[in-house]
Amino acid sequence: MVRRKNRRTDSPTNGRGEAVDYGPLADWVGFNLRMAQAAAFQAFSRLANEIGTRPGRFATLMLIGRNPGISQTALSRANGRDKSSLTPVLNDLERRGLVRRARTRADQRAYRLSLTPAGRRLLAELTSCARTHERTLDRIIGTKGQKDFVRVLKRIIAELG
Amino acid sequence: MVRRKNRRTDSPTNGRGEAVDYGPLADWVGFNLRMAQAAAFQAFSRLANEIGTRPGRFATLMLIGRNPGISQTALSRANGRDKSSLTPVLNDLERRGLVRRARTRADQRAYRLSLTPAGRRLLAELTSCARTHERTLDRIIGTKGQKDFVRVLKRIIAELG
DNA sequence: AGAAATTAGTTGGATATAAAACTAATCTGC
DNA sequence: GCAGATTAGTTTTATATCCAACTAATTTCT
Repeated sequence: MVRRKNRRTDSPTNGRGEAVDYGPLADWVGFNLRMAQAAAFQAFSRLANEIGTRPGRFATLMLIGRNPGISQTALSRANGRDKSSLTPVLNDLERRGLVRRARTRADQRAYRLSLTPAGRRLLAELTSCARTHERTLDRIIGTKGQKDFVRVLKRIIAELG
Repeated sequence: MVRRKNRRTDSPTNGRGEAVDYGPLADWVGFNLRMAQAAAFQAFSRLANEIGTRPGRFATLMLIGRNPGISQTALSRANGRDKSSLTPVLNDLERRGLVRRARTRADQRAYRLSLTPAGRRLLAELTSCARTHERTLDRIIGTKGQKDFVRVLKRIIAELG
């Protein structure tokens, strides 16, 4: 009997080569959402890694680029993460000369974030990278189903976010 | 003018109360997948927290419960995480008397994982908790669209996992 | 105007996770 | 049967993330 190597499209197996029983997980939205997100995240990671930035950074750069002058708190909300997790990210982006933090005249607590030219260049690279990734996802989902799929995701975000 | 408080269904705003521009992120699958997963994860977290276990543990317990004797490596694959991240989780579950690690006769490297009675009890509690969460998601997605949605998620997992 | 409440950002403590290097056991090919 | 390759699990190191507590600035209330 031919002993195939595990390819990524094989179902996971237990120690003895039998298929794993997922029980109710198999059809639950939450579990499949987590697995799909992890898979998509890692696929994008592999692409973005070649440029030398991690995927979490991409949304951050995009949101700053699109909303120059945005504050850290507003950015963290838009990005769906806690503001405290932004501090080290922005420290790093600033140190690498990609993002500028300017103090505002009106509110001395807040920063106004913006991209430097280098930040804009990196964002452009990552964007083209992301477009490739999106094309892959579109191919998997089907252009027709894609609209519905995103609509459902947005509904989940709006209702639970 | 009435200054509404930000409710969870409001769109994120920048510092000045204007809506944030998401640019191409707005319709990209990857970004919405990440946001939706985070939202669903946190919603489940809130539920599961009252029982005293975090949501990552739930899938782990379910997979062990459904596949007694499974190895750590097989479990990590089924769960879509690196095997190294399982070590501390299982240490904790074992210490708390929820999971048993038995050495196999055949292969002295591998463990055979199984639930203790306490583990089974906790799994049952978490399962009912997860069912509540699933009902919420079903309500948001719509029972009709739910099947299609999960099918798409599974396709993404199979193709990119 | 002054006290109290709120807000922006940072810090510290905790958990989750991945990747790479490692150890010990098992398997493969000759 | 043995050397080399593979596999199971752990350790180490590095990120990412949350939450709660904190500091400083701003707004609100009276």
